[in-house]
Amino acid sequence: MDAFFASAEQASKPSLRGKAVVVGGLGPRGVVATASYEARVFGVHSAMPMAQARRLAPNAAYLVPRGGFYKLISEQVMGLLHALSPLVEPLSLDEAFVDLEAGEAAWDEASARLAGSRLRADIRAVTGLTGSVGLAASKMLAKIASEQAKPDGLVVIEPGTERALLGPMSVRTLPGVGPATGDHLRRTGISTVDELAEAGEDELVRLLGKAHGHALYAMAMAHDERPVVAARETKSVSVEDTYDVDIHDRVRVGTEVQRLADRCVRRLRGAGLSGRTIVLKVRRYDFSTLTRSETLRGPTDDPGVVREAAARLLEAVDTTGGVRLLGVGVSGLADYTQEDLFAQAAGELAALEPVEEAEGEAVEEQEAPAERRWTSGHDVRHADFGHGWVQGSGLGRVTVRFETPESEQPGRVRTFRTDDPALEPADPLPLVTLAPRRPDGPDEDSVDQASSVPASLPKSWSGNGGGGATSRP
DNA sequence: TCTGGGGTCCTTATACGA
DNA sequence: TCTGTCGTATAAGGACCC
Repeated sequence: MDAFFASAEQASKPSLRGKAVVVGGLGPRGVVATASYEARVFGVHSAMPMAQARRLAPNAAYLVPRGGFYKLISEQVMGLLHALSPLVEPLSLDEAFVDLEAGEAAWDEASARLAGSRLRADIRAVTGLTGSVGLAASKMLAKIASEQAKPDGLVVIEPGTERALLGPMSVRTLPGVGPATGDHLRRTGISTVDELAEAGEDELVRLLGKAHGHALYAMAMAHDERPVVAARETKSVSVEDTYDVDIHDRVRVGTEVQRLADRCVRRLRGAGLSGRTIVLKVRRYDFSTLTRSETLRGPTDDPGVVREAAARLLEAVDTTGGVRLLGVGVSGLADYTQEDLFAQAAGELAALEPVEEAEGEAVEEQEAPAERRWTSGHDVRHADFGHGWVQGSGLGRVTVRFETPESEQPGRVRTFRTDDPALEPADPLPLVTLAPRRPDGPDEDSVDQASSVPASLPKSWSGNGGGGATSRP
């Protein structure tokens, strides 16, 4: 699903369809998470500072991400993938590898194509969004194929054609080659995959180090045997905040670190985990970033312990000049705690109190909304006008556009007082009302293809290692 | 008005016990 | 006993990905 966040917002808000939509942080230091294709025309792309995006596309709609909403859609899509194969490896909310052979959903090019087409049709039927599919014999190639397929397409890389296809492409096409490695290689006179292969394995190892060098050479030769791995274990849990203005006050830095430690522990416990290594992250006024870490004797999920460790780590950091970001993380994870291993003294339970407290206030721990806050883009319901979403608010007023995913036309806009009792926050509506299950005729192929309507999204299929994409039931 | 947030993996340096 | 080496942890930083 590319432009996933933006597409989901457009599906949810008919007045935004066909318009430039930018989803990301709206604060002075926000960056773009996703730009709709209409916004990309203006040069807006993900990871770009919001301020720059606003200069390029001043008339676009700017929205904050609604993670929970996207997660629901993601779960629907992942469900469809699991119906194809038990081997599904999610890369993010909107992307996953599927081993079609393992699921016996495909065994040759034709069957893979069919499975891909049906999947795309199903995604559209169930979510109202479009997805792209890349089909190939390995994860790397499936990923590249899916990039080529988007928006709203399907691309197959046939076995035997890989080298010729990859050769002229930029090294940046390969997964793992980012700006730094790309520059490094270019300065050495290597800018295409062919040149990478010509350089030879030894040279690449010399240039980029062992792991990267070997991996990259293999990729350049179109060798990629990595299996599709379902469910990888979490290795670390962290939270971080970038502040709208740098914090200079040392005391305030300390209290922020404590809050972050609590938030981190809440997440840790929510996942049923504990950890041994506490990491403090500080980004200074000049964007230089440093981390300090400390490893305990055993894993903990005790907020007091994490707070204290974070505070100790902070002591070793010079914050003069101000900090723009603070973060606290825990790694070295386990699913038990050191405390579990010993008899629990009653006193230790008392030590856990602070977190309970924290959990209470937590979640929406913003300053207690003496006045209700209406977040742009979020859904609301009005007693008289029905379902809508917040277009903007300020000065005691909130502007709402009343429309639902089903609305054919852009909805009417009305403004209310922020304390209007008839107005209340609402959950997002499903993008598709009741996905009509297709009458299960034996064969519904012709269903697919049909170059349906809009946007985007990628799913990758990857055959498993071995090579032959197809073959071998 | 530059540059988010949540992760993963790799590299290098250093400490330490066998 | 001294010294070098090896393997493993730990710590810090960087690159990369979505």
